[in-house]
Amino acid sequence: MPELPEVETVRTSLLPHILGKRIAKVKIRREDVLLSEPSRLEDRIITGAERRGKYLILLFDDNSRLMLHLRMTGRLTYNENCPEPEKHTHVQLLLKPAGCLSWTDVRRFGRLQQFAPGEKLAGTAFGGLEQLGSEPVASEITIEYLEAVCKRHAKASIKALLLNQQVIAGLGNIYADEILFQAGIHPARAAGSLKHTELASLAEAIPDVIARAIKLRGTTFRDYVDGEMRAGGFQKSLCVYGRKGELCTVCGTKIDCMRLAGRTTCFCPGCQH
DNA sequence: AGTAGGACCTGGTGGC
DNA sequence: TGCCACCAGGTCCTAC
Repeated sequence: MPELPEVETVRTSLLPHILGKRIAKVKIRREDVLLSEPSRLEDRIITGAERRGKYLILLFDDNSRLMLHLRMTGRLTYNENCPEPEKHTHVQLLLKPAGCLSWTDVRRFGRLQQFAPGEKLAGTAFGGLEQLGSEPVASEITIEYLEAVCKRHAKASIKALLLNQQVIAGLGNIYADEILFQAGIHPARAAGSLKHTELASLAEAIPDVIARAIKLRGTTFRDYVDGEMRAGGFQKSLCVYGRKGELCTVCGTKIDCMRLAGRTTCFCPGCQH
């Protein structure tokens, strides 16, 4: 499941392969994943790749932008030669002088959309983009910021708050669980009930978990690979996610799971209160 | 306004 | 062996 560390890894792994290259041809196999006119991409030169939350943004020479969201099973991968499309490859961008970007997505939740220079980054798949919350870095996730958002969403569970992209951009189910474990906070706690010391733990855990995950090039639990088809490494560092019934590495208690905010939520009953 | 839950989508898995 | 129900989850939409 691509969350911020995975999207960031895709970005950095693709950049050296695609920077300065021209899109020679756009091959569409499923039209519903590309929300803008394919012909507008042709002849554009890729001048950069940025990330905001879980969104990947390719920049072009005419100042237009291609927004991509991998959702659950989306992949953007680079090949030196243009490979035969896989079963779920929906879009391919043939590059000049060489190479090919392939968009592959089994569940077809992911979307791509090109925005004209200066055009608002809004639309059916990207409506929430301009309302995204803070990036999970230490400079933005302060105790004061968390205090304010927990007050505004006092009744929501802290797990639901972490998954809210308008509060913190880029966290998903895996990292929300890992962050709450590291902070020692039970996922079902109401956000408004957190004490100052707990908010301090959270403010420390959020940037720390994300930074460690980026360093290990993300988490490959099922499908995820980066732009060069490489798996991530953070799955070896997971403490609670996907470890139901296993023993906590800190206290030895059995890891438990519950349904929260519509998501499977794993936690250690011994460490998280 | 804030919160919760369903819809979207397909492949893998487990039960019978 | 085959069939089917169920689960995975990011985001949008709707209802309360």
